[in-house]
Amino acid sequence: MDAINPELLRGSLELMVLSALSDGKQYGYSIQAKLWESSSEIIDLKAGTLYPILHKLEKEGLVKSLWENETGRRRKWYELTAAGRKQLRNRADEWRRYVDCLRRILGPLGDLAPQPA
Amino acid sequence: MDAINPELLRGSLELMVLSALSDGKQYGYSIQAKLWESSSEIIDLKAGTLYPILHKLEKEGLVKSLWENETGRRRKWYELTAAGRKQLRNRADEWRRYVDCLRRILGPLGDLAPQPA
DNA sequence: CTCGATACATAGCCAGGCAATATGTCGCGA
DNA sequence: TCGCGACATATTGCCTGGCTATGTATCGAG
Repeated sequence: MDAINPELLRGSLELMVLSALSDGKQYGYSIQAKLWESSSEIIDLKAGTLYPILHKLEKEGLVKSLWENETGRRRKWYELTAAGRKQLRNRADEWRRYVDCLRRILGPLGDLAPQPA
Repeated sequence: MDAINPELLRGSLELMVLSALSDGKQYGYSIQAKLWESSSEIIDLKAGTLYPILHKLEKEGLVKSLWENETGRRRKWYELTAAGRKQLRNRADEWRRYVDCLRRILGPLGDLAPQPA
């Protein structure tokens, strides 16, 4: 599957990360893997993109984190807060409005099936 | 209708402009108006955003322009080139792939109707 | 005659995403 | 046992696109 222009992804990455946390806690690396799989190998979120997003979301109180130090391999688990769950719903709404908006603008082009060749 | 986070719009503005030119030539100001109307008053493309986009598209050979100097009021008409039409199709395809991709990631959240309050 | 809409253009700022780099653990195969 | 690749997190600095602000000029209405 072809990659999507990164410029297009911009602005929706936070939504993806929030969404990846919607059914339970995850740590950074597992979020990358989850998005990679759930997007059918399209979204390859780089570490240099993911971790700053996670830190930002935590600073905004949308996620909370907990270090797992038991084993030598340290993991930082992230979990949605109540505010985070609300944000997720709001941003998903916004996303749908955005899609509707583009569909209206594109007209027939918005409905066409991708053309081979 | 609420505005959409500009960060989310990023990357799709060129597609919108190309789309606005899909059924005939337009000049800058009329493109703004067309997008404003076809988006149900959501997309308010600023001049400082639109003109640079138009210049970029022209430099890339996706649109060609023609000055109308007849009257004192000068207008610069823009028209899609063959390459531009092709790009429009490609980018509309890419947009659809993007939407599908997020639908998969969001799961049920991608289908829900926007909730009041 | 002034104000707001029409019409185009550009300089400069801001923020997000990415590449590169850094650090360290762990398990496997040579 | 040594090294390599996967696992795991973090930060710096660059690039780019969109927005704000500003500038110029025409035109019709009041």
